[in-house]
Amino acid sequence: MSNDTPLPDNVSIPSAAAGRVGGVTVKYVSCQACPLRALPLFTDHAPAELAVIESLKREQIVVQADRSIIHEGQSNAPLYTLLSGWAFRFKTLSDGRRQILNFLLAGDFVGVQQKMGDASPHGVQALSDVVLCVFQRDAVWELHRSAPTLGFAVTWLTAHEESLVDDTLLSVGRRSAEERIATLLVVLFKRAAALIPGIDTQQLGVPFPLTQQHIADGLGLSLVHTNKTLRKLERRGLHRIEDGRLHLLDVRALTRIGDPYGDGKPAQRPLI
Amino acid sequence: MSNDTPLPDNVSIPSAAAGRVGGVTVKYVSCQACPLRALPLFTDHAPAELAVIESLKREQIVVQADRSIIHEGQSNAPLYTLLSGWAFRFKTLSDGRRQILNFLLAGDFVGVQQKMGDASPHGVQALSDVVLCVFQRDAVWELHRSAPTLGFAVTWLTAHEESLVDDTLLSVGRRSAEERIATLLVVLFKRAAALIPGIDTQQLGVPFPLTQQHIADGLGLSLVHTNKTLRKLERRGLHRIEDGRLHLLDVRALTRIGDPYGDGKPAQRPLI
DNA sequence: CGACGTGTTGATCTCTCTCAATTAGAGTGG
DNA sequence: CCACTCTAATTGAGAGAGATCAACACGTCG
Repeated sequence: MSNDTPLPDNVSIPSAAAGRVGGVTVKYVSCQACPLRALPLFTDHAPAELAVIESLKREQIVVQADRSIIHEGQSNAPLYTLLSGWAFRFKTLSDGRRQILNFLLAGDFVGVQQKMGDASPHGVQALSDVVLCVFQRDAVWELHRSAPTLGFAVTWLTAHEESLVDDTLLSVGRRSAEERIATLLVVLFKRAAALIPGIDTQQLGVPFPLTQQHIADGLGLSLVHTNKTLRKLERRGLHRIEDGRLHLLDVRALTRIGDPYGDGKPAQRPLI
Repeated sequence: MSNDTPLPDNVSIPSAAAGRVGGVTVKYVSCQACPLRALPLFTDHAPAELAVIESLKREQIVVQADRSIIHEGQSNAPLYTLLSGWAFRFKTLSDGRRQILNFLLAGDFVGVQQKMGDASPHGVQALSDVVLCVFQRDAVWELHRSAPTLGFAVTWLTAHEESLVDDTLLSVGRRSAEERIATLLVVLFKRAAALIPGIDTQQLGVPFPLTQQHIADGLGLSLVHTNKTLRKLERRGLHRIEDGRLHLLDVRALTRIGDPYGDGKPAQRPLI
């Protein structure tokens, strides 16, 4: 499973440090040279701003697939940024029922929700091998203090992540199993595709390190029902998951299933 | 329904403006004199910071119960702060299915999620009569620019609101109807109680302007099943809803129903 | 080679939804 | 003051989407 998001060339795992909890330190990449900067998704920052970020960055670590990045209830967890790979945030009830809150892809923050000093209200786990940039714990505050533009960006990113959770809540609360799965596939496909501009997703699909259990936990479904619904969509020729890659064969149809009548626009209802 | 959160004394509705869309302008209250400042919930801000907030504040408006504050898809909605009353954020599917994302109480932001210029990804509606402070649209940015401490506070508040949605998602995805309702009652009770320090909630309960339809839409349940479950809990003597007020008669039991084995602590599972 | 993780499928079972009908209170108009 | 209407709450009955239980296939790995 850990080979669907190959580690970047600039990362090496020092075998001596292999046993370390929470990940392995890897070759440092300056924020200037950050591969994410090239993506259209990311706004370009002034050199001065990059310097601020750089000054707050401590190191880079690798966490292997399926290992924990932040434990539920952990206090004083550092602030991370996801440089490559997939992860997810989750919460569990005491009897083990788990809900995945959202999936994290390259560029996402890990751990902003946490008030420094507090216990993390959710866990974070790696889905594939993952490279994280580690920032000092008060980085969010320092960012605000020394670069308002970046502080604003953090606020906006946080708000944006919330709106992803909002979307999932809409799905889990009001969509049928088939609709939920169709929606999730489309959303994850688009997010993943945006990170690898230029490749022919039609032919190659996108990396997809989730197991069916992850899909189930992300959508509030049972594993069995997730499997059956997934197969149904697959047999209809809408998608294919193979070798850790997701291929969407009929995005239009999947989108329509996700929101039958509306093309993504909200309902036209009498405005009170 | 609109009498459960009586308007503060300092608010008057000019009858001349009664027809205005989106609310009625009311007597201005300076941020210095803001009644919310007295609450233990809110950290005290320096006079200089208050001045910044004050300078961004435009007016105050009243929106009546059940009226829309921000329409789904509305663009250029202003930034509000909820001064008193209850509201909720929601999303709807094109066929009308509605999911309430979270409930808003005094002190909450309304509309930070929205990137200025963009369409609002969710609607906001008043549950009771509501008083809102209206801020200029770029207030979030101005706050960051001129008062980093406040900018940081906004980030934190946004993150905090997300964690409320996280909690709901856990409920909707993984809890039974009974567990969901028990959890919601406890959470809303506590939030409401924190806003009226000193009163004997044991005797008086807290204001509770939700209809059963709101509870259903907030928990991903049908109206009928919500009613039946609510009655079941009520018959067991755990709570009472009467005259727009919620009384919790057995918080302990309700909490236990919400998370059977854990007292709010996350599960003790083998840490991978 | 056996243990394990993941995916698959069939057979029940049940929680929750949908449909229907009734009650109670608030507001309106004659 | 009394029909009439509307909304919110309630309750029963039947249907169904999705959960649970069980078994099996397949590939990887120590």
